[in-house]
Amino acid sequence: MHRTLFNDLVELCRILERTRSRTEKIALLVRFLDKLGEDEVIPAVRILSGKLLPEYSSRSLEVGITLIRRVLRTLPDRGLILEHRPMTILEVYELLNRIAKACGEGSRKRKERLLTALLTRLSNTEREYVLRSIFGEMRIGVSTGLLLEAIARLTGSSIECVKRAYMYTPDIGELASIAKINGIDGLRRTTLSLFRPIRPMLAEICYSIREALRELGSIVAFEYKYDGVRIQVHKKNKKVRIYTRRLSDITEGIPELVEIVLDNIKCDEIILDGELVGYIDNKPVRFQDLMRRFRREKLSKDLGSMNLLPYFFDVLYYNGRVLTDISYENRWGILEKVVDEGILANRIVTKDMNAAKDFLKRAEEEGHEGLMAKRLDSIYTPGVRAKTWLKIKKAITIDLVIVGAEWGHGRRSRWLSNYYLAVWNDSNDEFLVVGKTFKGLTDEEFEEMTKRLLKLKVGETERVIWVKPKIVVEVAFNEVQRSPKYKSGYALRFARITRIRYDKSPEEVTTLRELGRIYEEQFKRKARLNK
DNA sequence: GTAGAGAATCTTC
DNA sequence: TTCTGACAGATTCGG
DNA sequence: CCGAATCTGTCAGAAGAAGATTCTCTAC
Repeated sequence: MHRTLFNDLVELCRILERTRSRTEKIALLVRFLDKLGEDEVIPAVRILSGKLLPEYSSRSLEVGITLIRRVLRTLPDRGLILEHRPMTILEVYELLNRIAKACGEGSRKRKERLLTALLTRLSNTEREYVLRSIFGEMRIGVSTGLLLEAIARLTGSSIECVKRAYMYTPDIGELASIAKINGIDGLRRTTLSLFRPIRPMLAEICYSIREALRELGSIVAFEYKYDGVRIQVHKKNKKVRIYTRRLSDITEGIPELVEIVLDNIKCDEIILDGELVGYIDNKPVRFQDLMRRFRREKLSKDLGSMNLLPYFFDVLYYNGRVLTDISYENRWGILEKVVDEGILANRIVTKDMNAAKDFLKRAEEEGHEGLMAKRLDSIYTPGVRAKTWLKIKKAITIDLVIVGAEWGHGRRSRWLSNYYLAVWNDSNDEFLVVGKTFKGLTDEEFEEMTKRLLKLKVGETERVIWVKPKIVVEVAFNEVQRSPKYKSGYALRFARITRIRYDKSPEEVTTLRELGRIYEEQFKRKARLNK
């Protein structure tokens, strides 16, 4: 059997990193995949894509930045190594797997030793790419999209065929392997089956009802967008399994949900897509609190009163039939018949803007995130962010001042691109950080912001340039969270800069008190936990 | 030897 | 989770 | 009518927050 050197893979990565053209990257990938031995495809593709373990795997590497730093410090100088036999892809992959397998007492040490053993046998360049792969960030401009194209070219099949196959294959390495060994037929044979979770379909963001109606056609389905955790439920008679968005099985942690499914769904075989929400006293809990309850092994007292409730909004499989290719409207028809109303997502179908607006208002008043808008004739595309599903959720904006910044990485390494945002604490005459953001500015603005910030520099700790609070920005966010980390006690969820406020001075930014008020206001709609 | 604190990592959004 | 930018193909514009 | 300019879809990559679990370390 053909054995490819790990260094060949690293060379490919280096070339890919330098290559800008996508078509050329694909050609390079095809040539490489073509030369690999059949048993090398999974390891090579997993390393190349920075996804060393498939999503559904219950194992994880548990190698982070700290461990790597420690290993790198103690690594013997490359010049002293006696063994020069280069490693093959399979050998590298095997060692990585052994690192992932280590668990229990002393496992951190074992992982460290194994990683040291691996890196010791690699050249400096090889080390770099192994580490990138461990981190899951290859930064070679190749991810699933281009790999799928490459697989299509490799087998001579259409990109649609490969994408379809990928929807039902949880791991791109396995897909490449199927393509390599079984060709087009193998790809065509992949399909949805019970207790093999698939990646859920994703939605694009949209800013208004008007936009949604314009994008999706004259008549549109609007569903409540619940603020919870995405779940995929597989049921066959009395057997029920529940999976997350990243395909891990969380059935054991939420037995009450299994009961709900068995009690409220009347059919033999089904796969459902939905959202799991926490309730206390008929009010939904904040996401932060749901996390405390969600797949937790032992419950503390205050969480005992939290009910978990699923809302299903799609059906992908029903009594032996795969439904992903039939229309949303037809799928809903089946869903409606099989699933009790109480655990069905709240929905209307309308072409009337005002009806939709009222519906959005109701969703928000009931403490939910917003609405989903869906095209009636759309098919279900697993793992794909489709423009046939749009999410509409409200954002709040406030003005904050930048008090610190960090240098970026990769294409942003020349800029201060990550900003500490602060409110004004009027009772103590100080600025207090309420979170960081790196989102919202254009390259040009980063360039300018970097210059302005450097002029305001007042100090520097390890990674942060602290600046005089002068620059005010308008920041959008979705929720105020309680923060154990920041002195202010608050943190913003999904903060992003929407505008640089040249016209505002730091004295005019939002105060701690005002932010506190926004925080409190959330409890008009959301349940409060004693914490 | 063990309890509890702390660090590191992972997972959800 | 959100956001911006690059590439590639499709479409429109100007002479 | 043809090449250039502009638009559009898709992909990649930049990083945020909290909370739970697991392992390690420290104090007794």
